[in-house]
Amino acid sequence: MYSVRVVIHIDFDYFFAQVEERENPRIKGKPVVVCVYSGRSEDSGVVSTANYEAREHGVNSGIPIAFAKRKLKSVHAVFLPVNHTLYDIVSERIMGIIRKYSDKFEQAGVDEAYIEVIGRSGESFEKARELAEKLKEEIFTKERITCSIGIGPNKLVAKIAAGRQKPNGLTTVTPEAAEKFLSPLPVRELIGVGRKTERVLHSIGIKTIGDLASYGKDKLTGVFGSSLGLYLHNSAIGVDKSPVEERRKSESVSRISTLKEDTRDIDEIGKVVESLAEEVHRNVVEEQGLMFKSVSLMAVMDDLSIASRSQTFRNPTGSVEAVKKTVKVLLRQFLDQEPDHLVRRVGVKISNLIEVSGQRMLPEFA
DNA sequence: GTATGCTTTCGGC
DNA sequence: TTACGGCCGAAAGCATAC
Repeated sequence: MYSVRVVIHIDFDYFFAQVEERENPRIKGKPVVVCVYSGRSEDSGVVSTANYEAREHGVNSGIPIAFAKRKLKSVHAVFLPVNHTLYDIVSERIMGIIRKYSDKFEQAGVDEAYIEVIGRSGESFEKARELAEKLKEEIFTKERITCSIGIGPNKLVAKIAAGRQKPNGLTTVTPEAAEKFLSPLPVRELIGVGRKTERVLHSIGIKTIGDLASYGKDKLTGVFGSSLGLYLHNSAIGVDKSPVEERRKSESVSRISTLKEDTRDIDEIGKVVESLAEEVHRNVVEEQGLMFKSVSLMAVMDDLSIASRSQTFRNPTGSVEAVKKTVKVLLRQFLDQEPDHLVRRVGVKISNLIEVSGQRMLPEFA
C-alpha cells in the first residue's frame, strides 16, 4: 500500500495551432492563428488558438478575427479555420501513447490528461521525471507535438506545476516541496476559487496560497463552512485526495450556433434550435448510447450578454421529441422574459447523462 | 447551520 | 466605424432538507 502518489499532468502546447504547424511545416516560425469563422461576414468570428509567434503580437484566444488581422497586418501571418476532426484524431493518438505510460489514466479535455504512475516510478519523483522525459520524447517522435508536463503528489499540484513552464516544459514538485511551491501563488490558481470566493479571501487579507495555508483551518471553516473551508485549507497545504480515474467522455453535450442575423422571430430561432436539438440528441443517445435528465436552452443576445434556461425531468429519457419540445417551451418562455434584446446566437445542451446498463434501447423509445 | 441539488452564469481553452 | 465561437466544467446563487 503506497501512501505517496506520483501524479503527472500533461498539457499539449497551443494544441490546435501546433497541429496545423505539423500538417504544414512551412508555416512554422510565422504567427499561426486558428479561427472560428461564424459565417456572418468575411472576418466575423474569434481566435480559437494562436501559436507563440502570434501571441507576441497580442493575439490570444477569444479576440475577434478582425482584431487579430489588424495586429498582424505588418507581418506574414497565417489564418486558418478550425479543423476539429483533425485535432480529435491527433489527440486520440497522443492519448494512446500517454495511456501506455500509466497505471491510472484520466483524460481532461482534448489536450490534457492526468496519469498516476505509482508502480513504475517506485515512489521516486526522480524516476517519474525520467518517465515523463521519455513520454515527451515518444509523443514528439511519433506525433511531432510538444507538451508541458507537471509532476506532483496529486492532481492539484501536478496541474499547477505543468503551468509553470510553457511551452515544452517539465516541472517536478515533490511532496516535501509542494507547500513552498504553492505558497507564493495567487489563491485564484486553486480550483474552487472563483471571482466571488477570491473577493471574500481578499477581504480577510488572504492573497496568496501561503496566506491561505497559514490562516488556520478553524478560522477558515468559520468563514466558508466546514465543507468548502476544509477543502480550501487542504488545497492550500497541497493536499488533494481526488483520484485519477477514467471518466465518461463528458458530463454534458451542447451545440451552439450564430444566427444569420440578430432576431427575436420565434419561428426563425425555432428552426435553428430544432436542428441543434437533433444534433445533441444524436450525439448523446445514438452515438454514446446514453439517456439524460436535463435539457437547456442558451442564448447570446445582441449586446453579447448571455442567458440560459433549463429543465430537469423526474426520470431519464432518450426521446428526441422530449428535447425538441422542451427547448421550444424554454425558447418561448425565454423570449417573453427577455423583451429588450435581439438574439445573436442560440444553443442547446443536454446534461445529467445516465448510463443505460448495457441494454439496447427499443427504437420506439429512442 | 450545513449539506445537497438544481439553475444560471462565469471563465478557460 | 469597432470588431465577437463553440465548446466544456467550475463557480455562484438559490431553494429545500436535515
